[in-house]
Amino acid sequence: MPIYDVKTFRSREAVGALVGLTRKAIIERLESELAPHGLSAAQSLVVLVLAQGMADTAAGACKLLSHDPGAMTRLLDRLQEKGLVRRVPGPDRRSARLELMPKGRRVYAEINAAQVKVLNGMLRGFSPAEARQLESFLKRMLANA
Amino acid sequence: MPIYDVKTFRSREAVGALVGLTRKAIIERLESELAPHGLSAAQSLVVLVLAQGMADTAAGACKLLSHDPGAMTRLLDRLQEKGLVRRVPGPDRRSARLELMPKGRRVYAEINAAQVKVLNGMLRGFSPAEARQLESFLKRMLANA
DNA sequence: CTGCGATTGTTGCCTTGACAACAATTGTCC
DNA sequence: GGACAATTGTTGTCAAGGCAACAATCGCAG
Repeated sequence: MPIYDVKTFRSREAVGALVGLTRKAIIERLESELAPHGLSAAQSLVVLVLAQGMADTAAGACKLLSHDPGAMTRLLDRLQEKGLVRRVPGPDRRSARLELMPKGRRVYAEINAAQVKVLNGMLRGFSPAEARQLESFLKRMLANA
Repeated sequence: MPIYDVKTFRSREAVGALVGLTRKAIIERLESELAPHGLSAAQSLVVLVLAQGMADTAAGACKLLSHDPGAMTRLLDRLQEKGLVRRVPGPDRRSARLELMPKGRRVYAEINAAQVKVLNGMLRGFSPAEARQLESFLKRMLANA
């Protein structure tokens, strides 16, 4: 059962444009929260992924965030310069294990707080059930991809 | 009533990351559909906005798509080179009225079809009511921004 | 009408993600 | 074990958006 029809389709009302605008609004607010640390949204996501143990290599982070490997190399370079992350030789000699430095763990706490603050702000007026339903919708769209 | 809590927050499950991934998936599929025309997703959105009469100046399109004015100038240059759009002197001498060329109108039909196809594909399994609810959720988030 | 702030578009500069080519390493199939 | 494909990370190059500075024009307060 198709949702949209060519004849009645109005782009600005559709999920495509709305998702794009929503993402931009989230990033804008998140980066403004993180400005004191000079972190981009993408950088903060990587720190987050490492801190929560969801990945410990560049490739792992790339898959999780569907981020470009080339961009990831340079992103990690910057995180390393900032003293948040370091590359440690791991079992696989092609890659390096990514390890959070103490400063990285401290910053992680603030990234976490910033994300929670921004998302709660944009979900103002949502009931917990609605928020979970929104998450579920988005996951279903991703599963269709 | 806050949705997320600092202690239990898991980034990858949250709306922020999901919105980002969903957007990337939509763009990927849309650009692959539009590849024959060599159009980017951003370019196609501008053509769409012009064709549906939602804007007829660069500033209008910028506001609607929350796009950077500098980037918009160059984007329009490219659309003009492709023969899809032209700048016509308008009443306001600062700006130019944007007009779709015949080729632009033809391409618009295909952009429209591509968007409908991609979105319907990613909304597979959604009931019309669910899709409208998803739209509504996203609009509410944007209204909070 | 005049002056001044706001709007509009353009340009230059910077950052960053996408893509392709590549080298090193790993895993697999025979 | 050895050939070969797949994985991993890096680099260079390109395209595109964000930001700041600017000029032209507009609109409004006085």
